[in-house]
Amino acid sequence: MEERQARTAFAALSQETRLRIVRLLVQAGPEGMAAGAIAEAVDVSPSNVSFHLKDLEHAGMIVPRREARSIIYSADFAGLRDLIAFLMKDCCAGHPEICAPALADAPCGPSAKKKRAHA
Amino acid sequence: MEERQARTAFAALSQETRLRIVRLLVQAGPEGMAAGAIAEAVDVSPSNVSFHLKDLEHAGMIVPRREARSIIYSADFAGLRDLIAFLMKDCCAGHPEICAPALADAPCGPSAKKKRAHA
DNA sequence: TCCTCATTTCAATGATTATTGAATTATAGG
DNA sequence: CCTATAATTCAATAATCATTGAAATGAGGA
Repeated sequence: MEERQARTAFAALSQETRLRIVRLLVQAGPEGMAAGAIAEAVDVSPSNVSFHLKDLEHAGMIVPRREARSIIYSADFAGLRDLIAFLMKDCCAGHPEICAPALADAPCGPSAKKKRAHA
Repeated sequence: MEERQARTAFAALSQETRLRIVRLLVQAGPEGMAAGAIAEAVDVSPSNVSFHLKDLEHAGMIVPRREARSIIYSADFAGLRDLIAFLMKDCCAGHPEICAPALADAPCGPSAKKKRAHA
């Protein structure tokens, strides 16, 4: 991943509505959600959600597919992984054992949030 | 981590100079770098690097410590982990096995970028 | 074909944010 | 105590971005 694309992705995630959309779709999984349902879920106007969906798509965070009259969006898990990898690349000058303990149980999972209880 | 703080963090990472600073410090490891050295490395004015360092500190991405006349900044690895965890929380509605393969070897490491060669 | 629904595009407005250079604070050494 | 160095603060300017409502597109069903 290039720096430019990573910045676009982080900028996309820095906006309230867009971050909510991405988390909504991360939690929804590969099944995804229709644009209209997303608009309702995050409570913004159709035109506004469309604006943000385009931005997220351009940033490589979500992918669209057509299904009947609706357009279904789902999280781009490969894009998310690439973004995280870019941020952490060459961590600790090639000695990941230094920061690995701090990152170990970060990604994914129901309660990834407070996993380091016993550590 | 709260949504508000996550947005602040992503906004911090979305700016060219700040993203370079964070990656510089991620690669530098716990040792960190002095503000002046960072300014030189990313080629911006002292006042401007100070502005961005404050923003990154406020976003929980870096931490400062004083050492003689200099202020040494290093990456906040716990903060980075929390941010990633927030983004991926409750992935696939509690079924991380769905997206885990896509995220498996993302974090950390010398070539985290293209690690899934053999899978 | 005609009509309807879902989504997108467009132009205008208001609000944030980065950058610059000068002035200021704070630390350490002579 | 005085000087030099390191970093930060401040005010002003320029640039970027989100939001709104109306109009347009495009796919499907009657």
